[in-house]
Amino acid sequence: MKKKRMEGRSRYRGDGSSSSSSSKKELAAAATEIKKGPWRAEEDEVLVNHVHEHGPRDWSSLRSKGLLRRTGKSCRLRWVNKLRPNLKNGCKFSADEERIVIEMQAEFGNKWARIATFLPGRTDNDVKNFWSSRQKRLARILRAQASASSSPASASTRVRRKKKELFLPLSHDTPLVDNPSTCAANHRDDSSYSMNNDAVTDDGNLTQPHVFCPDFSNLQLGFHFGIENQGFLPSFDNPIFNPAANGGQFSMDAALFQPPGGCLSTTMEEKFIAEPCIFMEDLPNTTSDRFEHLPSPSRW
DNA sequence: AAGAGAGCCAACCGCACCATG
DNA sequence: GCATGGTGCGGTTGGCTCTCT
Repeated sequence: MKKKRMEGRSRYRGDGSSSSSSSKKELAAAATEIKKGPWRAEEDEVLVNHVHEHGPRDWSSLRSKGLLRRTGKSCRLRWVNKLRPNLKNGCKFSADEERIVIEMQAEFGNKWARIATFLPGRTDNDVKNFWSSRQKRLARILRAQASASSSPASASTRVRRKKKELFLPLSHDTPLVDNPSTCAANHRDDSSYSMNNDAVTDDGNLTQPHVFCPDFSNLQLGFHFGIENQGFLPSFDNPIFNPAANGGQFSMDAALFQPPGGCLSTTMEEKFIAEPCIFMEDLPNTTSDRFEHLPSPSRW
């Protein structure tokens, strides 16, 4: 794959070793050389003008007319992903948007263009990038989780993990279900999950498609929020906790997550680590060894 | 302050499909 | 029917930024 890519690049660049001594040829090559990399404002302007005059089509004519040294594909991509009106550029996915992506991905698979039609202002690239990041994050969690189960982190290591972190305990046998609807349905009728422990390949990648849905039913579960999070109860709007966050189908007994009094103070975070609260004491001794950390929600 | 690790995102690629001549 | 060019899509890469240690 990589080799193919490199071959393609050298082809486009026209930097083959055929040592043409003709300066004419070189000039011609330079004139037709395809430009790559980041777009400049001037190029954007040319592209926008083209669309205003001709509409979003005839991308190749930009190059054939000598207006831009970009391929038609590149021009189209630039327009669709960055220059098109009403795009939500530089704006993080809202909880609603995340929920839609997760639901649609479960329904349609990796049909990013189709999914993007449900998200005004979002492009297929946006959706794809969002999903990719999410998959990587989940794969990392599961990988860390797997290695932790074989060689538990030292207590000192765990204590060091505190600022702006969140702990999501999962055991290697934590069931994962394939889609949110399954997850929600299973919880509704209290039936058992189908096990899906081959969700992670040997190299730590997630197999497709897997929506991450831990089994909350056995309650070997705890959450640790940083001070910044203003509260202790997990937000199930967030797909990290509940990828099936689909309109509250996933009911939780909030009381189960109420920490003892001390844990709710502003120094909850420190106390949580220094003095395990009752909630934690109720858990098996090995539970803390099964905790893995996630990035702070501010980075989601 | 510096390095490492993770996340984000723009842009590239190959492939598939479609329209046109 | 076939060749060719244009377009759309999904997968992947690499650089930048941020956060943490």
